[in-house]
Amino acid sequence: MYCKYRMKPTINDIARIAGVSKKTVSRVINDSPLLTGETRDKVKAVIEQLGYVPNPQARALALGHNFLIGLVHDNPNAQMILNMQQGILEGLRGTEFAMVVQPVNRSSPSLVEDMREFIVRQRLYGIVILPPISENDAVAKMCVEAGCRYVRMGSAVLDESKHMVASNDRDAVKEAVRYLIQQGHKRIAIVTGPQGFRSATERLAGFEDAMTEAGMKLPRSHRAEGEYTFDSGLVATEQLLDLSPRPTAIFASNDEMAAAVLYAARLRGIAVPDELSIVGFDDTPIASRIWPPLTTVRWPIVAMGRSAAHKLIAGAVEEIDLEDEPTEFLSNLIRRGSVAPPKP
Amino acid sequence: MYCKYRMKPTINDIARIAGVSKKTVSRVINDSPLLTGETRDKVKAVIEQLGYVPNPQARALALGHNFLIGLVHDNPNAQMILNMQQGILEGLRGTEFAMVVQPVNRSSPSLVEDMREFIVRQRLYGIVILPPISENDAVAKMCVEAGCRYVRMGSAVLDESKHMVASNDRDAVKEAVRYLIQQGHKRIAIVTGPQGFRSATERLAGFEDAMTEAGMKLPRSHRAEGEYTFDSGLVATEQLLDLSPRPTAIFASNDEMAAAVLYAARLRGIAVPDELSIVGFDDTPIASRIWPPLTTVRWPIVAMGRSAAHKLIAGAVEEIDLEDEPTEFLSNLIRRGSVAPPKP
DNA sequence: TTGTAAGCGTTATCAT
DNA sequence: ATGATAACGCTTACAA
Repeated sequence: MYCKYRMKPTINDIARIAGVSKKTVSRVINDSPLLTGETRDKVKAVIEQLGYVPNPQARALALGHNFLIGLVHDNPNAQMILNMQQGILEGLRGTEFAMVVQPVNRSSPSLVEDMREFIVRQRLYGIVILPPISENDAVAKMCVEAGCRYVRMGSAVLDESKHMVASNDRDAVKEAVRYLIQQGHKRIAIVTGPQGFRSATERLAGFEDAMTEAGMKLPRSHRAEGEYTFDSGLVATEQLLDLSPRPTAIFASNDEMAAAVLYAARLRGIAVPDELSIVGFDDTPIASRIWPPLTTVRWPIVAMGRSAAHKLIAGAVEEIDLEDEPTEFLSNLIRRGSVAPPKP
Repeated sequence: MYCKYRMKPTINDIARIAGVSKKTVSRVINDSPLLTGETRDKVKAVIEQLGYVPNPQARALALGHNFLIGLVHDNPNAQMILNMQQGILEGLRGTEFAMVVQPVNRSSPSLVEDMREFIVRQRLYGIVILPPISENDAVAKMCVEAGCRYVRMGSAVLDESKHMVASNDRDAVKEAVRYLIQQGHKRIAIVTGPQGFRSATERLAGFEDAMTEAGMKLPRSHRAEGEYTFDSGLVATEQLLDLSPRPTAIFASNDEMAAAVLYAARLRGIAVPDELSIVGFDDTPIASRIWPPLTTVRWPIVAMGRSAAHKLIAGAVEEIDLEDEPTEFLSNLIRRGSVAPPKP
């Protein structure tokens, strides 16, 4: 047997069989530039032949960090988180990195300490932080202190390029509302997200941009605050549908609340889209499953996840160049059946 | 400074300050029974004081495995995976274990090798396998070979108790269909899941159980095969709604397809629930967001995840007793607006 | 360009 | 009951 106990081969096995020292093998693994092409080829052949894979735990110990990327989130929009996971894993594919997931409670007073604990315990190489936690600068500061790379995901650029993947919610919503205006809507209302969410602010700003551009005003009454949940959307919608004259279109700041707008309209016998047009945000699966299917904003979460992962590991993986990774990502409006011109 | 460079304290710092050897500290950490209470207390005090946490990477190297639990899935449905993650993390809370997630492609010819690679690379302590991959016995065999603990999640008990957390889909569906029959339905159809999914088989069997119990037959025409996707549900439903006389109730083997049944009914102007009752399975968020809200089967995914995690780490964590962990989990029927007695 | 020795933080072995 | 010493697999000085 070429190595003890039929276990996975170690660096020692490779060194012995290739007739070189451990360190030489280590140099091959780490693509050191100081090697003869000949030596390199010889060692690589043995590595290939034995199917040798370096032990990440040993490397972790020697290097002082693990080959783990953390994903920290709260606010489970299930599909968003799963898409993000998919994107990160795509970004990590082919490397020795793995992804560990950690949900946290954003309103816990120990949030920052909980995250530090997570980072330090697992000696994470880097973490991806999802909104709304990503908007917390104290968290970013803690990451630096803890010696952990980080990338924040957000609805606007909040940090240096290497620490950020961002959508542009403001422009995306502006385009969506512009579309409603083009359809002839005059009384357009918004269900906003909760205060303290940057995405809520951005989306509202985009809404106002479009209105201003068209010389229209957003009366305070046409603005109802939700909390990104279905139930809060229901409550906010009631408020808007009580108005007289009623809005002919409602932009809801996420799909969950847009589904609530639709639900509330149905409860009152208001026809969608004939009597009320609805636009959502996220393009979650629910948007295309309900009737009528929802016009909504789709943002490239998977691509953002992939890029976030790349930004984190660019320093460790030769093939990845930080310069190639975008910081801002474009959303686009998905037009479906929930919007129509207002009936006079 | 009590330890070099203000770094996290190591076992050496604890040993030095407590005036004992490394090994003694190690014994305290691992709850060795051979210690004086006095020594133990002294060491524990120092650990407490310095906030010492053992380095998982070093332990991993010494022990030959990592403190990582893997979650392997092939994206059956986003909410289910996220609930499972939540459950596993609840089960891991307070321990030194973390969860790493790995999606795989169930139809890849290299599925088993891909999973082995994942396990060996990260030296996983154990993995949780989600359906339908969990139904593959070759995967379980590979885990044993690779020296990795595993727990399979499934819709029926497929393995020894310590390797299994299972729902009882057959009984759950039986109860659901029994409910339809009680409401007076005579022509009940089913949209099944895809062949090769154990859950599909179980749910169909439960359907047939209820029919048989009531002395009813399931004609071949009342059975349409879907693939657990919205689009396949649409196609299957078309088939069923073309029948004459039309079924008065349809059980869809998951919510995604139940949403499709509702959607297809709406396209044809068939009123739900007055002209058609619908029952789904999963109780995903979509079930309560659509109109009318969906009567469906809810299964305790979070609890199953927690238990799966506990079964994996029971040997490593004193507080957890394998005997306390259930293997079968009960589902229950959530009654909402999509079911009504048939109109004559 | 390559090799040697020491060390990363922990556990296992075998003394005492 | 406790401790010295050698692993675990790899990397980083520092030599050669």
